[in-house]
Amino acid sequence: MKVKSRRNVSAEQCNEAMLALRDSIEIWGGKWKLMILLYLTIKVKEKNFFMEIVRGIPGISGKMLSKELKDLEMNKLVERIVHTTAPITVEYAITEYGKSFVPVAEKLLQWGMSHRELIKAK
Amino acid sequence: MKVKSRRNVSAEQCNEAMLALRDSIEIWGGKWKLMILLYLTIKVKEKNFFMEIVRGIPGISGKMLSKELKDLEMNKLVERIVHTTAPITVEYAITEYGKSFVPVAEKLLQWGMSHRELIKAK
DNA sequence: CTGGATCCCTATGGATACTG
DNA sequence: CAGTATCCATAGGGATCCAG
Repeated sequence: MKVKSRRNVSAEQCNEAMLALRDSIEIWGGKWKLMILLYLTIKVKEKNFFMEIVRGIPGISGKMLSKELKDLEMNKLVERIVHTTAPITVEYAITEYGKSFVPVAEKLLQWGMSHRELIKAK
Repeated sequence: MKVKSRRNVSAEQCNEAMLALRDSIEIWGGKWKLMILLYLTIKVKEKNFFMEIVRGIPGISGKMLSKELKDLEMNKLVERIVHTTAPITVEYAITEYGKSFVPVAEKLLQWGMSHRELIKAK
């Protein structure tokens, strides 16, 4: 659906668009999910172990990361890979489906970048 | 900045990207701001008066709309236009700067749409 | 109509300790 | 290390009433 600024769009069209937007917000909303996606995409380290991610995302707590990863996993956006080492380590990776959101996150990131430029300038 | 899946990106690059992403999240995050943007963009009615918006966005309360609009106005994303009728009415419109986010919201919306299709299909 | 003030309940999320 | 459980403080947000 193309969102254009025009007059008297039907309320149904508007509602459909709102539902779609709400879905994205529900899935990716909150403080951390996009950051997690970004971290897993950029992949600073070779493997994304739980503690690496905690250290890699400034401010996130283990509890939060655990919860957010569980949400993302439920939506098939992130994959959980258990390594049966001793002690056990767990690696996380984006799924193919999760990757479908990367271009969107990139747009968000770009807007944020130019916004930062603007703020810095004044 | 282009986000690519590659190995050993510097931590600084990662942090810069995270800050930009965090900015977008802080400005547009939460349950309502994107819905408000969408509503003001699609413009179901001729003029976007306060009460029209409350009625147009399912579930939002007056208190919330008031607060969110104030935030958006502070960031120069939305403009407040007072009509000195009796009783007073207030119209809201997206600014040019606010419009710069529309393509991003559109991406989000599109992802949400295809996600809905997927859910419906199974 | 616009939108602030108040009351109140719940979800969010931090710190810490604990288990496998 | 990975994750869960507990405790606790605070923010989010609904309902309602009121004033300009």
